[in-house]
Amino acid sequence: MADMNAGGENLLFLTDEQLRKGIEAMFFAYRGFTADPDRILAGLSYGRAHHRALHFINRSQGTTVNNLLAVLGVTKQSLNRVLRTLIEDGLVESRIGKADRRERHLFLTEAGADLERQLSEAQRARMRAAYRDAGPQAVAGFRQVLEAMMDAPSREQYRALKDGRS
Amino acid sequence: MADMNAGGENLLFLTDEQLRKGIEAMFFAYRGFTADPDRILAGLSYGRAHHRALHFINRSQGTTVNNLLAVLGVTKQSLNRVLRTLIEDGLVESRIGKADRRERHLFLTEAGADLERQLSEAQRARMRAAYRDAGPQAVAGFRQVLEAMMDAPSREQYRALKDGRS
DNA sequence: TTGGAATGTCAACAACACTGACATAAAGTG
DNA sequence: CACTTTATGTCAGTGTTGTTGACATTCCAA
Repeated sequence: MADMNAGGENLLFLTDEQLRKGIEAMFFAYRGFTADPDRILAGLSYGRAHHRALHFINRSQGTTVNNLLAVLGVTKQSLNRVLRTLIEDGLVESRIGKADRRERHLFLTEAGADLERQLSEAQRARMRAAYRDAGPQAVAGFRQVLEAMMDAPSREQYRALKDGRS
Repeated sequence: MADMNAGGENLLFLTDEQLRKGIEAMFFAYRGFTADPDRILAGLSYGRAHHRALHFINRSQGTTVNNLLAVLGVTKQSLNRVLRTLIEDGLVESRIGKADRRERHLFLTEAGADLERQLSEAQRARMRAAYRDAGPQAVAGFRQVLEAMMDAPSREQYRALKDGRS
């Protein structure tokens, strides 16, 4: 209360109460963020893990299993279970590497790309509405705070992806 | 490409590529968001669900089970499992309602408040760093976009909480 | 040829969600 | 008072997603 203007800046946005609101906003927003794809997946005997795999394989076609493991941050056993069903169901294709034949390069089949598009579009529709409501300046701030919230390795992966296609 | 300035506004922030970056930012940031409390919980045979319960009970001391169910958005069976362990371990106290004796009002014990503080502070520390890095204007945008991303019922709950203590 | 990296697979387990069914107590309603 | 509804708790079963640990295979590289 004594120095609410230390250093000439208003630091009221750093109070515990403001931080707590931010934490709750993350909780509720993340639930909305996953709700639409979850609804689609529910009928297909797939889950969020399948969605994530499809997303990042689509984003980086031809990526290796190891790359995908690093991005998703799970164990190979956990990823393998998901990947196996996606391959069995003909949504993902696994090709042996040409340079290094130990590596498996992952690609979406047409069916895989279709499902990815469907999930992605559901999620994007909500994001688009939120972005439009909030406006470009708010979106810039949104991205800035999220980026600052990431672990350093995630931030690097995020930035690598960011510039991968633009 | 034809009308990148329809309506006099620059709508480039609504491209699919921008939305995709937002989606990935949410994914990576949420992982960071939960990482610190998860580390603390790992040693205690508690999980994220326990953290959420502690958070919202602390936030609304004396709340009923039904209220908590609505906020958390899980089934009573799922919440009950978590709540039972917290009560058994002496972190949460359940008191029979005075007006309506069917209701159970939930309170944190001292031990419960201690753990909540520890978890909360770990999460707030990261949030605080992110907020400070990004600055107040970015934070305002962050909160605006997150709020727009919520389901309508969540948004109401979020807003109700927001003003509960300030 | 040997070491290690990349991958896959098996088994067991834990956290956390779900559904469905049932029980109890208390409140509200006719 | 009888009946219904509400709030809560509990049991059993199931599914997804994560974890460890162990082991096999393939194959690059020194």
